[in-house]
Amino acid sequence: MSVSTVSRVFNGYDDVSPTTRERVLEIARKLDYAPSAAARTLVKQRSQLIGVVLFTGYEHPDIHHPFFQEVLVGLKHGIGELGYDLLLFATEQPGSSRGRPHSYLRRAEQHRADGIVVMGVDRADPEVDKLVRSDIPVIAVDIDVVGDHTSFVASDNIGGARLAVRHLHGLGHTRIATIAGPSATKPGADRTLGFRAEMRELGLTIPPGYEVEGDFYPESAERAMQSMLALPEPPTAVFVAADMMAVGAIRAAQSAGLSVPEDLAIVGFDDIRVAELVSPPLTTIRQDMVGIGLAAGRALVEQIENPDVTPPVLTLPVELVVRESCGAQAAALING
Amino acid sequence: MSVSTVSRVFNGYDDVSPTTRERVLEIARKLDYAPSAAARTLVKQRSQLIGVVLFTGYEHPDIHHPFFQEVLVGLKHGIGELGYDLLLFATEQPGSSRGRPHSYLRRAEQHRADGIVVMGVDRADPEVDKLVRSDIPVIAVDIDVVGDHTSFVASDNIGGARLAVRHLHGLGHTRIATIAGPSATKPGADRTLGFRAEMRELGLTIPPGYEVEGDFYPESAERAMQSMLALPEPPTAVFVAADMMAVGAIRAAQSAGLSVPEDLAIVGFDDIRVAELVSPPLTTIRQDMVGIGLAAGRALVEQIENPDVTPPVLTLPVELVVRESCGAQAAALING
DNA sequence: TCGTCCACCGGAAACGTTTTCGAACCGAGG
DNA sequence: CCTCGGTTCGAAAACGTTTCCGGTGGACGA
Repeated sequence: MSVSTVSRVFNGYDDVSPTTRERVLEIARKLDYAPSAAARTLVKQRSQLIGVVLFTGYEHPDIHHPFFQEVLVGLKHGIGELGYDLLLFATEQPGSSRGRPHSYLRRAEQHRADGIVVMGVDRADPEVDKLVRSDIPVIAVDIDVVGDHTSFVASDNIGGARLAVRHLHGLGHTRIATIAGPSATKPGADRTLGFRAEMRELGLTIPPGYEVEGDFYPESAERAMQSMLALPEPPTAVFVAADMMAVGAIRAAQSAGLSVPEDLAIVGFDDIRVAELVSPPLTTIRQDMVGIGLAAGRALVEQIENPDVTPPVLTLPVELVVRESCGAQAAALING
Repeated sequence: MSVSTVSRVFNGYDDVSPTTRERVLEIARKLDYAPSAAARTLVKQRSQLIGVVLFTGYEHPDIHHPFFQEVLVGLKHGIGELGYDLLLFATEQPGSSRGRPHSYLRRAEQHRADGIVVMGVDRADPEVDKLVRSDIPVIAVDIDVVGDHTSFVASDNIGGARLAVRHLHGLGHTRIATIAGPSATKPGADRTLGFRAEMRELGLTIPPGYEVEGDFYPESAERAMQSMLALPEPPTAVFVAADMMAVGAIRAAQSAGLSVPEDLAIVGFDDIRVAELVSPPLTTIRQDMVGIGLAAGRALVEQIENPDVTPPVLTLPVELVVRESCGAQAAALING
């Protein structure tokens, strides 16, 4: 039988008789034949592959951060349902590669990736702009890029931050501070935006020293907490823009002899796994990280399969989950 | 100029004059041309891609577990240095795929992956045997498979377990129990092997009920701990075969009114991130998860690039890191 | 009996490389 | 002037698909 016939049965075309279809399938099973993705890619100019660029700097390499891990899980499932696979570009130290193009875009178009999701890279990275200027669909996670075939998905960071301070205020706090994320990142910036907005709306002032920036990792928050505790009028509550930093903040408070939440209330952001395991268990704003990955994947495939509609920016809802680091249970116990 | 000339300059052959090489490079830059990976794969029969199959069952989907995340990081760097990229097969619920082959092997050979690393799948999975019977290089992580072009890498789980009970015994404990990992997994089995070996060598007996099996996740360990606490003579120390389970064990002990380590000493295994964040901070056996990934990647590429040598099985060293869950500091304080 | 249409299938071009083979050219040596 | 070796380059086959186009055969109506 001819190659075209085989191709037809494997692609599910209907103009092939049931008997020959069976015969082809039979023989294919016997030889355990699998069609070559490379050849198919070559002629169809589509690879059914989604490129993933993921990079968070050298000191905290890649997907070490739980956020990206969870997103990756969601992404994998999201695109998997739709018939795509993931192409994870191996980030390398500059210069250490075996003479491969360093540019992600370059790598992606070499492999003819049908779309790209980018996360963990700096918004200012020239690679990002190269990506959006290219004509391949791109979905970013937590990076504020939009374009003709480019969009991004993120949690409702502003709303989440407002939720956090409203909760703290509801517990009676007025001296509320924040340990912010890097203002160069979208979530970092938005969470302090939300913090400020809610403080203003509540009529609260933000004294100097009540807003210090960390880098999303515990050590930076430890230092930040120490500096706040050294203030003449230290805060009684702090909104920490990431759980990872919150554990650093708690550690600093505790080793300064304070007890959380009695002396200092803390609410975090993310609801990563450790949040419920630290002591005290963290009150935090949960974002659906797997959901972000899922949404990113589905949005990307949507964009791939009809490229003419410009993709919407997706923002996912967050929710407050109260545990013990804010003193809400204690308050509830007393009051009710 | 001809295609062959272009090919020659891009592959670094020397039989092309410096002037034409420059001209080609110049024009390529102007058109920003990137050679097609698909076409190259088609003719060279190599894709420079490493397939990753990763699956841990439906209730704990995929790379949710920190172990695999860390391994993936190492893997990515290991193969990245050597000029390969990662192809992450999107695991899907059975039946939900858009008519794609369900077999990993099938998917791998479709994409012409040069090698495969497999982890998180059950040793009894028929896919695993299909993989080792195929003629494509395979490295497994924590799965006991060997073959002509197949091997695996794992930590020294036996040695680690011995380290743990020796440490507990050195602290004066004699009633030592274990919450084991699934005996169907290599690390689960080996860690209880090590536990038993060291107990025997120390002349300690293992009473009935002192060895109960969990599934590497906290809830199972919580139940296991409760059952041990209900014993007529409960243990004074327990070696928990995974940190994730150790936090469950601690939780169970604490909510039974016991204090760790005063009433019950615990040592874990893995040294995942949460280990130092729980309270009390976990004494545990550290395995180098990123290192496992690195080793797996390098071994796989080695196997790809000279397929005639049969690959060695790699076992990586572990180390005891003592924190507070075993009472060692307290002991040290008193004694010294 | 003959033309027509439809269901089914094969031929062949195209996709973009790598690689082998041989051709053209140039300088040098006889 | 002819031959020879070496350098540099082009032609063409091959890789394994998809897709378009055309061809065959049978059924069917006229």
